[in-house]
Amino acid sequence: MFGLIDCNNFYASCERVFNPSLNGKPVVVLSNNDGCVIARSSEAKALGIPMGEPVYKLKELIETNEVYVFSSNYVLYGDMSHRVMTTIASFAPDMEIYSIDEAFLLLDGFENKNLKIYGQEIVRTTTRNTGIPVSLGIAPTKTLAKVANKFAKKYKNYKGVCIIDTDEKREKALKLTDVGDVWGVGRQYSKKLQYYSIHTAWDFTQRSKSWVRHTMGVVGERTWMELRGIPCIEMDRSTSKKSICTSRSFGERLTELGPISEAVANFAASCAEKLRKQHSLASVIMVFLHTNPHATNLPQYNNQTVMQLPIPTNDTTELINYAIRGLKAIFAEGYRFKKAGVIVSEIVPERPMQTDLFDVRNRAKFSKIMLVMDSLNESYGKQKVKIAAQGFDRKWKLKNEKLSPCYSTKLDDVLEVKVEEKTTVV
DNA sequence: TCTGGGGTCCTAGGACCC
DNA sequence: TCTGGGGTCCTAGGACCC
Repeated sequence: MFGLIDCNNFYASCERVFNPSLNGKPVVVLSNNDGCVIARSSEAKALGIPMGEPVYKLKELIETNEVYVFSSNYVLYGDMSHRVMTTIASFAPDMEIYSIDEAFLLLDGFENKNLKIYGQEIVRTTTRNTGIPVSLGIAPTKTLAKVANKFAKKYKNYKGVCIIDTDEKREKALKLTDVGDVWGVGRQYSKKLQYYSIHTAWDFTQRSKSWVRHTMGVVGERTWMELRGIPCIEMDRSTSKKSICTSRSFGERLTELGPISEAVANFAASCAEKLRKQHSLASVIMVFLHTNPHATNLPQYNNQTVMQLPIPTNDTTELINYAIRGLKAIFAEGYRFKKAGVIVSEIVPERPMQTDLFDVRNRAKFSKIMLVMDSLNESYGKQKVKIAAQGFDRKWKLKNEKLSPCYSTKLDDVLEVKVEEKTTVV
């Protein structure tokens, strides 16, 4: 059996843990740059605030209903996620962290246990230890566990746990589930399926395998099998990413190369750091830059460039170098730029590493520098040591006017977010 | 004025090989 | 009327997830 455990209204719940006066009040959390609503407490949902709605469209609703609004605070959410995952890990022999607020559990070897009782214990303990409410769905496949999880969330008397372990329960659950709510069925397929009079997950399972294969490809076929109780999607045990992206919308529109270079240098530095954290190297780097696609009255520009690195690397100085070179190649005058980003890909493990006989770079030396830089930043706070190209102006910086304190982590992290002071140049 | 960020997998078509 | 058969690799685009 698979379990899917999922935190309820995760970001909103995180804001509440250290600020209990928010309990019972409508709370929303905004995307970077204070753009859209990306998390809502149940009270906020009840007010009809939709997911993904730009916050400026909700101004009136927020004021009249005294909705508490927060900028997203990923330092806090990341730390809370870690606490939740650590708690859950002790309950099952195998776990896959699926997202910041979700994990699959492999519940094999529990045949003699009452899974319902055990599940309730997992839910109770996690909520008690972390302050974050969670729900658990249990079923023979991952897709059905997702379905079960929705019911666990929806009905109070389940006490946070729903199990689909018989064909009767499966049929009943699928008949109550919109096909568009199935894991793996998005907007496009949902529309298509409605056209063929398939409205519920159950309707979908009643079509023939070959029809599903033909209309939705091999991915759809897997979903179909999983809904019928045949596991096709295994636990994913891979630990390292195949591509890593750092990108941001700028707090204000940028027209000059200078500040955009600074931003791109920071994005490249962040990619390098993420690579080192997972002990890998990237062989390809891409830089992209674009104007605001919503501003249809302004001239649009959208470009990217991809560079093959001669030797895979996770060296900040080297990646910044390429990133800036790439940016210069695609930068154009006369536009108001809104967003840029760096993506590294074709990622390989740090060792064994393929070297080049004619490589002129002293890789051993730079890798030592990176090690020292990482450990200094680990002890004294983010970006205490950085590359000069990353700059100090931060004209590109995010808007986050409603940031909560980083309650659960070092004071330094708070300072890092609020005031950028005392930085050492390498 | 104001609209996020970070991922994965699959497929079709083109270019090329023998 | 009727122009082979079997591959690989790469890319762009489309679908999905949180």
